[in-house]
Amino acid sequence: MASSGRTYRGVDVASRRAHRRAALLDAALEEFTTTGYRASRIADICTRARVSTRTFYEEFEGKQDVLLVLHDRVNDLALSHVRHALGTVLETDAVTRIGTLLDAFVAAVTADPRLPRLAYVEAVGVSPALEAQHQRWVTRWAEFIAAEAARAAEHGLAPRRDYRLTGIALVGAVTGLLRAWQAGNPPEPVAVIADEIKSLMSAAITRQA
Amino acid sequence: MASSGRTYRGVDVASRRAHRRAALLDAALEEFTTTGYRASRIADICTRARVSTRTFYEEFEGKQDVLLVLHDRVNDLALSHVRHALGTVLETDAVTRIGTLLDAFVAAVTADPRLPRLAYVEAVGVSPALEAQHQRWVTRWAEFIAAEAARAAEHGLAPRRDYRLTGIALVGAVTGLLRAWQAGNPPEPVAVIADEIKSLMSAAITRQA
DNA sequence: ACATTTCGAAAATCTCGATTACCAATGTAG
DNA sequence: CTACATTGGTAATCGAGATTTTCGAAATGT
Repeated sequence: MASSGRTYRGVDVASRRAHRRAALLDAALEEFTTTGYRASRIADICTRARVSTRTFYEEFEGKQDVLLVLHDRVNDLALSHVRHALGTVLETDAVTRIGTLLDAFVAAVTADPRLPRLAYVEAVGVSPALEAQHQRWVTRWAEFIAAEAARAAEHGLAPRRDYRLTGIALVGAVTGLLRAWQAGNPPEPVAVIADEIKSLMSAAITRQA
Repeated sequence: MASSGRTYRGVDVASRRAHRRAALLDAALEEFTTTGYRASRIADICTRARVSTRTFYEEFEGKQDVLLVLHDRVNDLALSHVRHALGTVLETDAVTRIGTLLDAFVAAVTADPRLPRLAYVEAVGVSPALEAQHQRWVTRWAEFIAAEAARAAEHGLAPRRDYRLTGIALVGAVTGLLRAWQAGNPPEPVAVIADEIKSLMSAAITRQA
């Protein structure tokens, strides 16, 4: 019955697996954002990860599966940063909160230029599954923004109305800006992007129209 | 020496060619937006166009070539509509002009739901060539918006500043909204989208920040 | 009629990369 | 030391499509 697995070099089965999986994800991120998702080959990802193709199929269903995981990761990463940042300004005015939210988001996603490239370019139009995942995230972010807007409205800083569409538009604005940013050679300073977004968002929310 | 070509059914060589090319483009638009660009096969496009694969290669280099052409078409179509619409409000105030511009754009691109699907989903991340073409169009649209903003500034309706980044952000907002729109089932009324964009854009341009 | 131009259909080629199967090296356990 | 688990490496297997060619039917011109 056996073995729940043998220990090698002091690490158990689970850790070795986790390590290989992480190596594959790292390698895939690199391949996808340099070679491009469509053109990148599984064999190359494996070579870069110093892992065999067999191992690849032990961890993932296929290329798309990896992309799905990476796409979620980028968004999860950003979300956790944003949540943490917002937690530090609980009692502040709405405008400050929105600024904090965006600074955290932009900082998280631009820390590695490969992230926006993956999420806003490579992961688009790949498959219905990915489009669905994209939509879920857009909705989530839009609701996040709408919630902050509602909070601003509570304080009389913005009109009371449904901010969901505005949220989607703003997510699109951020996406467009970051897509352009990652394509830039050399990239613009991130602060410029962040300022534009912050200013745009607060104008969008406080407008009376 | 020969013939510059024989006339069939009353149409000359050039017309027949043009017809086949048009049929191929139509078929490709349909395939790309239903099956998805990556998954659609050249053979299927040809079948739908009632043309042989041989003819396909007489007209195009390959699948990507067709996508490049279609992507340009969507943008050209929108541009011509916008230009025409703006021509009818030459002497009007900036706010009206911006509203006109956006109504024309949105109307042109949503007239056929396949257009936003093609331009904002299927044509993303396909190849460096397409990304380059996308960037050119974003820049062009952003400059268009910036020009209108400058005009508004002339009339004292907006602050004098560089509106290019704002333009890119707004193009992103429009893109995001239309991408969500075409994914909707059933789609939202277009007017809602158009209103949101118009309002957002005028807030973005007239803000004092 | 008969030769010729066109072009769809279909078959032959070709190219690749995904998926699988197998082999051998490395490190363990006992 | 011996049997075994674990994996990277390699190469065989496969299938899907993209391109290219060939074949022949339809439409014209002479």
